[in-house]
Amino acid sequence: MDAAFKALAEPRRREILKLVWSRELPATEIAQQFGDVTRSAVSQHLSVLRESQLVTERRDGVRRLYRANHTEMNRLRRFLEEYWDDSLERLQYLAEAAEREKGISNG
Amino acid sequence: MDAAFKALAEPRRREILKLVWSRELPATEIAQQFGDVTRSAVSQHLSVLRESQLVTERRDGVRRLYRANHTEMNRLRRFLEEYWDDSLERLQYLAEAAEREKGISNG
DNA sequence: CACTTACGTAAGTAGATGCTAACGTATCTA
DNA sequence: TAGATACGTTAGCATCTACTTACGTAAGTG
Repeated sequence: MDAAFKALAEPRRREILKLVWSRELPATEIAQQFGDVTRSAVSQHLSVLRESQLVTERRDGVRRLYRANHTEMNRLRRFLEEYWDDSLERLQYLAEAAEREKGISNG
Repeated sequence: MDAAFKALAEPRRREILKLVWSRELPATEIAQQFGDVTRSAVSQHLSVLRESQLVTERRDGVRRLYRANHTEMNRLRRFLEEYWDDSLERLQYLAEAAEREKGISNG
């Protein structure tokens, strides 16, 4: 959990995470998206993301395919929600959430 | 937004944030909660939290009272939600959310 | 005025972090 | 086997960060 926060604190890692959010990508292709950084740096970022469980790795021959771990991101979301759960201010949050919910879902 | 992430990456600052989540506290009292750190260090943490808008400050004579800024925390929560909004995986998230919702609210 | 209280700020330091360049290592192909 | 490909890892460096100590300052008290 602590690791996940630190991992997300770095903007570059958040960008990487977005790249592999809804699709699997090999490391090289991820690195190619950034013009101002080497493949090595991206590889190290991927290590951090992997160790903090924010991405998963799958081998495919020579390549390594990365993908965001939505479960872990959910855990992070829930952690933030705990701040509300721990206090009465939760009521205020629920009111705001209801406001936002109006135009989003019906079930 | 970037500043908020970096601020929360530090465990000590998350602890401070929890202390002032549902009540206003003067800097000295916050520092007293930690036995392994000086008042100066806490003061510097409070600066970071203030600059990232995660806490607000109010003067009261000699003291400075701090309090968590729930609005900013909400912004952070919503930022994480954008990761879902940006992809079709949102459907999966909604399914999970529905599961959790069962025992929580009815409107 | 001097003194205390409650706080921020500056200086200095040990350790973490993000980066590049260079090297090491599987996996595939000929 | 040799060589290319796709990647991780290491060494080294500049910068950032969390901390302590020491100092500066506004607000209250005598």
